[in-house]
Amino acid sequence: MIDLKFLRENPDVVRQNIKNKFQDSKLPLVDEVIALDDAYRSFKLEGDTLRGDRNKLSKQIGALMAQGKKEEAEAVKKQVTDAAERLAELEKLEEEYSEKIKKIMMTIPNIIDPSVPIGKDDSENVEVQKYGEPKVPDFEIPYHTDIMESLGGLDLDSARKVAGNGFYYLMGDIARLHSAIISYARDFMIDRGFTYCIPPFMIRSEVVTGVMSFAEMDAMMYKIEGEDLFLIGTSEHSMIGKFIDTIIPEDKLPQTLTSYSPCFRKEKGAHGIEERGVYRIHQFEKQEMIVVCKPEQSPYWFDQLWQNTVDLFRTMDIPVRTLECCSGDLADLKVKSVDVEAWSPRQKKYFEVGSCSNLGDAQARRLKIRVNGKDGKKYFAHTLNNTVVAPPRMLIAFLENNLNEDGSINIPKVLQPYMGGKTVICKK
RNA sequence: GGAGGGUUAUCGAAGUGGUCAUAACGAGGCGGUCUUGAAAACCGUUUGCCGGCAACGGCGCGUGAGUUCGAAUCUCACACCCUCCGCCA
Repeated sequence: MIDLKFLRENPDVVRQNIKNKFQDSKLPLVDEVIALDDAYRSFKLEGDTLRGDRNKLSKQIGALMAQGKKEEAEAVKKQVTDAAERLAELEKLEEEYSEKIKKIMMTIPNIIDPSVPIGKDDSENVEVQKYGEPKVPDFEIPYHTDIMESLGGLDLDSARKVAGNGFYYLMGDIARLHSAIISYARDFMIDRGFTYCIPPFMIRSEVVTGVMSFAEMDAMMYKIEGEDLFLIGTSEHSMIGKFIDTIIPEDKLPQTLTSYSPCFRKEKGAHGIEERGVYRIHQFEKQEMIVVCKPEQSPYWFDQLWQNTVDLFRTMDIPVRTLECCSGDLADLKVKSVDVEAWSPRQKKYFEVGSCSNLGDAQARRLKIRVNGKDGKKYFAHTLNNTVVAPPRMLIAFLENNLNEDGSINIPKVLQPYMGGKTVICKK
């Protein structure tokens, strides 16, 4: 959500930004919202004046009543009542117009960073850098579910029976490996100065509508029947929700948090859960990181965040690359975003394991996350988020990259303490 | 789940229909006087949002609705906190 004042003063910048994102159908919204805003302000001015008059007259009535001048008071009362109808009308208009304005402003994309490559869709995303050697062994790598099953670590049949498609039982060493990765990732982030946090796994509708559109909500969020609660799709939502409608003293910034949570997603729409196995599922676990900082520091933190994920994967010897999201593929709230992708020696390509985003002040404006500056001036914070690791999916990369020809899996040194000293997981 | 009490500014807290958001009183913060310096004392100052170049005006006393010429104050719903009872890992 961009600043309405900015739009009013720089409509051409906003229009060019919309063009850069290949959303030309939204171009008329700029003039539309300017006209609505103009009308809104005139309604507000007239309404404010009437409310001001009413306040004055009401005081007079009070004074007259106190003096016992009942008839005069009644005459003034009539004046107020006469204006009431117009005022009610104006109040309705004010509400109606500010709603319309807000609705449009939510759909006008955030101004993208000048460094974002211009492109229509995900096919035009740009590889930034590779880390590690993407190797393809000379033996065949099975599908990840086959690897897991051969190690006695996955039971999809039972999961389907108990919960349906899109759920899994992880078993034995694979389940332990999953937990080991989460624990290791948690400690990795704590070592880098982040504060560990376990947030609520359910959030109120008020928070949900603050962080996503109705369409997104419908496609992702599970609602608890009979309660005003939704299961989180990512802990980003409950983490950022921590700061909704707060004014943070400048010296308390940056807030750097890393959170653990299960995540629940309906995955309704575009992809569904057609990918077999544990790639796209209704329930998974994730270690996340978020930062709330001063505006001038968000580019620095953006680089820190994706670098953390890259470093984490490299300590487990998984080759990764960073892929810069092009303008057309960038979500409307984001200023800039890079995906971290892990190497799949089976598919001989990289696939997404995390996504790092700088939202500028757009999310903060929407959620009223402000900073109290040293000079007493208030301004909106910048917010960023990134996946540390989401194990069921990253396990695919992990297993494929650490698989030996005999079907066993090497445990990287960094994970061994979390696996009771095990160096290898052997076939059953 | 049931009963009772509560939610006011940075904090504590008064305010039960108009001169109480110009929010008593106390504390804290900031500026000053005094002091070699500090403390104490004294004086001043100290909320957010919206509109406006400004003057100024409007809104905000947990949230939302309602009654009223006028609501922190009355009514209703909801949220949260405290105490007790019940249930429970």
